[in-house]
Amino acid sequence: MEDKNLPKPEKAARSLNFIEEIIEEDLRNNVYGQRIHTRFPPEPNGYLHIGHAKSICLNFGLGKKYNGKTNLRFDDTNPAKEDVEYVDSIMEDVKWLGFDWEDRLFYASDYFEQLFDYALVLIRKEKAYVCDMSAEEISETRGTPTRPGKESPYRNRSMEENLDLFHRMRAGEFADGSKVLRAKIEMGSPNMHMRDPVLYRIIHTAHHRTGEKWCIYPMYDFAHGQSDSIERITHSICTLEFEVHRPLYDWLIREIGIYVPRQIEFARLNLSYTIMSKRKLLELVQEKMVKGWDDPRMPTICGLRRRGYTPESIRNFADLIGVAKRDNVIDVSLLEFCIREDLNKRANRLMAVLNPVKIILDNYPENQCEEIDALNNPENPESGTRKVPFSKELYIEKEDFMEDPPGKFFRLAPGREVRLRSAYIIKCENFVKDPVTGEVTEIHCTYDPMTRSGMPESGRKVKGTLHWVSGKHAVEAEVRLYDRLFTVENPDNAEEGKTYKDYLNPDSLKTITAYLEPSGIQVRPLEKFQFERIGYFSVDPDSSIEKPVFNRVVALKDSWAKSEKMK
RNA sequence: UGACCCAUGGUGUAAAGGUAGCACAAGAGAUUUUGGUUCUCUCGGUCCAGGUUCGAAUCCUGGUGGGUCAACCA
Repeated sequence: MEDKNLPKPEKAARSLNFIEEIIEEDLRNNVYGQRIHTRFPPEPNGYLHIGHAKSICLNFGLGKKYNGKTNLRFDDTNPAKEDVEYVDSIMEDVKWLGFDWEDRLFYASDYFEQLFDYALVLIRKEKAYVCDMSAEEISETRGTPTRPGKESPYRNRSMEENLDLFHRMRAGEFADGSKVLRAKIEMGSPNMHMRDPVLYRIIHTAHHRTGEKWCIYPMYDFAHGQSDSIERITHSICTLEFEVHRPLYDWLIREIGIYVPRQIEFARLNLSYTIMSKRKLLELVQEKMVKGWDDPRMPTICGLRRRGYTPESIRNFADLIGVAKRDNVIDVSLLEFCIREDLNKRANRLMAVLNPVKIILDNYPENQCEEIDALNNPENPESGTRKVPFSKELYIEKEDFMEDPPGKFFRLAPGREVRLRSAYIIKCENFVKDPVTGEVTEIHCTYDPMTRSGMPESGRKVKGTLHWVSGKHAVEAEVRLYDRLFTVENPDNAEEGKTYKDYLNPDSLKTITAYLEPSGIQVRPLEKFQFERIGYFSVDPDSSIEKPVFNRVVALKDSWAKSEKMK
């Protein structure tokens, strides 16, 4: 009522996502007191990707926004699929993204004993029973979404027998798959998950943390909600596919009689030109279609990191995409926008020529070399300047010269003037062609000594400005150019008879030799640079090669793409 | 032919019954020592049909469309 009297601006400023609406209502109704506690609960069976980043930012963001806490919890209930390698990488990635779980690092496997006791509670209440049917039989008698299931012949075992059997399951008396513990709910439920779901199964496999201690492991449904409850999570935020699990989540917690968290589901992130399924990403790695989980073409956090993405840019991305319940496909151009926006402010510029053609300044003294001052980052005056050597023979980009230019071509052409970035204005006098291939091999120019940057006449306007390197001083370096891994917007949605693998982009990785200005060799790992016009690059931190290796992060509007439009 | 969830510009996301806004993308212009950046502008939307109401993107009913669910995965 009194809300209606709020002034309009304040109303407009609300703009909460639906999860924040729920949280604020719970706060108003004092459902959990004034306490907010969330968690990020990955299964350590793969590397984290940009979709997890959305969840991480959401959960930790909510914790921060409402002055609450956020746990990191490994949902490690299936020893067959999990590994410490993944545990370690997940912790590294969450930290790198800038989030801190402080002393609240947990594992579902920490709760195995407690979970076992909860199962005992259910058995004693005759709400759970040991079932001897095989996986196939259980599947067959579960029915279908439109047809009810049939009750198991073991459903009415006595509580004493169930207790005995369950203890013997734990003791290791039975083979994998021979028995399971099931909840006794309703085989005719329209919700498949309520048709006597499996709670525990037998797996004689060493667990990465508990070793051989256990041979029965709780299923997701029996572990997740209870772990939330044990940690006194207030809002358990998960993705939409768990929506149908919520009645079971609530049922188990109610029947066991423990603290009640609230599960809230949101739509997972989908990115165009990207696959996000852990299973498929694992395939890419195992089948060597990429060089590893941290291949810069991968949508993994570590891949994005190697590609040059900053934590800030990813957090900002998570912010921009919002949170809702409807299925979505975010265009990767938004992600690319986020890193360009961030790097544009912070990345120092270097010049590099990827596809060189030689320029000879006919009126420049043979053995002269000047040290030109160049701005490190025109967007940030505090970034200072660097010295770049300039001499008679230079390289420019092949595509920056045209013998017979179309109308809107601003760059070098016979008789035309352009500025060399941070240096002189030059004029093309003539050029040499290879008589066989017809390719331009040498461009002869004259420079105007009065136009060096900073000189009184340097203000003269010319149509184009080009990046360049001094031929004598340039550093040859192996440069890797990365492009999108897939050629179609939705590789998951393959046409008949095809899979996502049929849409892999064969040109997603190109290795070329490029020419860098010599200061490029002094760069330190992890520093970010922006190469003018060509794109953003970062130094590959894992490079063991002596020459610096650069990764393309995001192409600016490619000059050649523009050239197409000029025609 | 079941249950549950969802439906706002090309893509996302806001608007608590009261002016449909923002971002990305796209297009145009200005600035520019790179055609980048920056700035300005433009384009373009409430799935359909009824109902309630002075007033509906919002509430109700019914359609339509999409998604999820039949692992001893999570």
